[in-house]
Amino acid sequence: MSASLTDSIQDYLKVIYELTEGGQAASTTALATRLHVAPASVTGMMQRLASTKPALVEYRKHQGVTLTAAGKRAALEVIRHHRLIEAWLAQTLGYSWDEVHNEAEKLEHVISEEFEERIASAMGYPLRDPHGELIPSADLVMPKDQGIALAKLQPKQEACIQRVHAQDADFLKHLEELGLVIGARVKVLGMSRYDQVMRIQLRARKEPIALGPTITNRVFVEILK
Amino acid sequence: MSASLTDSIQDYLKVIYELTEGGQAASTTALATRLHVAPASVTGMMQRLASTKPALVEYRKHQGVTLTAAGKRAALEVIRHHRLIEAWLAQTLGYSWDEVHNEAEKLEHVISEEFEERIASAMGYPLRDPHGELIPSADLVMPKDQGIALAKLQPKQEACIQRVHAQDADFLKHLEELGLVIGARVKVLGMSRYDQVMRIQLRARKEPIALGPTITNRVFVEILK
DNA sequence: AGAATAATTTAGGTTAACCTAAATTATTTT
DNA sequence: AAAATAATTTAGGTTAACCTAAATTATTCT
Repeated sequence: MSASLTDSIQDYLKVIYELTEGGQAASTTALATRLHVAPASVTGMMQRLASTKPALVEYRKHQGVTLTAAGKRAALEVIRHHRLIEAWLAQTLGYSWDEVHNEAEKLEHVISEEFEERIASAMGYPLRDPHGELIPSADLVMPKDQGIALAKLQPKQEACIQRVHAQDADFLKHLEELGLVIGARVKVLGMSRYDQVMRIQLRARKEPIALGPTITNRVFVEILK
Repeated sequence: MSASLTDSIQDYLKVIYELTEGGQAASTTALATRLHVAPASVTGMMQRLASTKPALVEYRKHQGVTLTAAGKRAALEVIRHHRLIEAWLAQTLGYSWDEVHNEAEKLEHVISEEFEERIASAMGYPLRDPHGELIPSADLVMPKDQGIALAKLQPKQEACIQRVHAQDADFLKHLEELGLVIGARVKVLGMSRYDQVMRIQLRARKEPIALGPTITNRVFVEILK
């Protein structure tokens, strides 16, 4: 089947997947930023990935890239590895949610399908990683997430934190200090329409807290009742 | 400290360590064979490793290489990773001794010191991997092995299999079928001096078996009483 | 619309880790 | 000791994945 993609290519595909989740193509600059690489390097790689036996991306100059079916499959394979590893590090070695990302980032490229299956099975085929992100199935289908951004909630609504879309360790540690962890119960007290600052009350806390959009757009919840 | 060595360099150092355990320098050809690389590539790499800030090897044209103190430390770090991972795969994911090597070969280069410490601690700081090979300590000292090659035993001596110096999956599977597993009890019945074929009796088996030097030189035992 | 600014691509270069083929140096055999 | 063989090294080349600087193409602003 596939002639095994390099680590670098896997990283590009993963990032393209993330940037195109909203439907739009991924721009050269956005990719360069996310991959810590010069824009020129991205252009070169895109040209390469667009002209492989089964093309991995669809690329149009100045228009950005999208994944082909083959590219998407490869991306989901890497994402499945990444998230299973994160779950496994947390469950069996006691890693905290802010430590798992960096370790998984390296392991994701080297584990075998055998290893993937063994850890999945050992954990009872988990659906989400420690950040609440969904894990693509073994046949590479990404489940649909019903979660909604905390920022979208209306005053008085109550919800349960289901997922946090972030990987920066400091940011995650900060959320944890605030009590914004997976499963936490929140109630919206109010939202300022101008600066997007939301006031919420956490079940586990006495005092309410105020959150800016950087946080409320990355925390996803399930609305209760 | 060290500017992080490439996977390739780590592989070279590990193989040099193994080839120089007997005291002699490692030859270009021996390295090339073990690393599945052309001899010319080895020469190039040796010249490079001999002329880094702290040199990793001592190299003399046509005379082979040995490790410097820094090179030995780096090699032991990789070997520690490898063996801890093998033990971890066997203990927590049910890998058999013939499956662990290939997986560990890839993982050894990417795990963090944090990961190393966590699995070591989770297993209670094991001394040996699933093949009975000793695991270098956290401060990179290789314990002395008291084991003796099965081939060296005299008739009537009894012993316990302690270590198998091999990594080929088929070979290991074969040993397992014969009953030559870690902990097995053997008694030497006789040895033909000309073809080096040894006849032994395994505790767990009815019939005695005959073993050639390819096997008896790779199986190490502890002599009983 | 033309100018200014931003994004993207092209061109040319680097490094690591390989390779093959030819040249050299050792070792072994007769 | 010369010749044959084996081991090793040198020379020159390739590929992946980067880089910087310059050129080009889009987009935005007045």
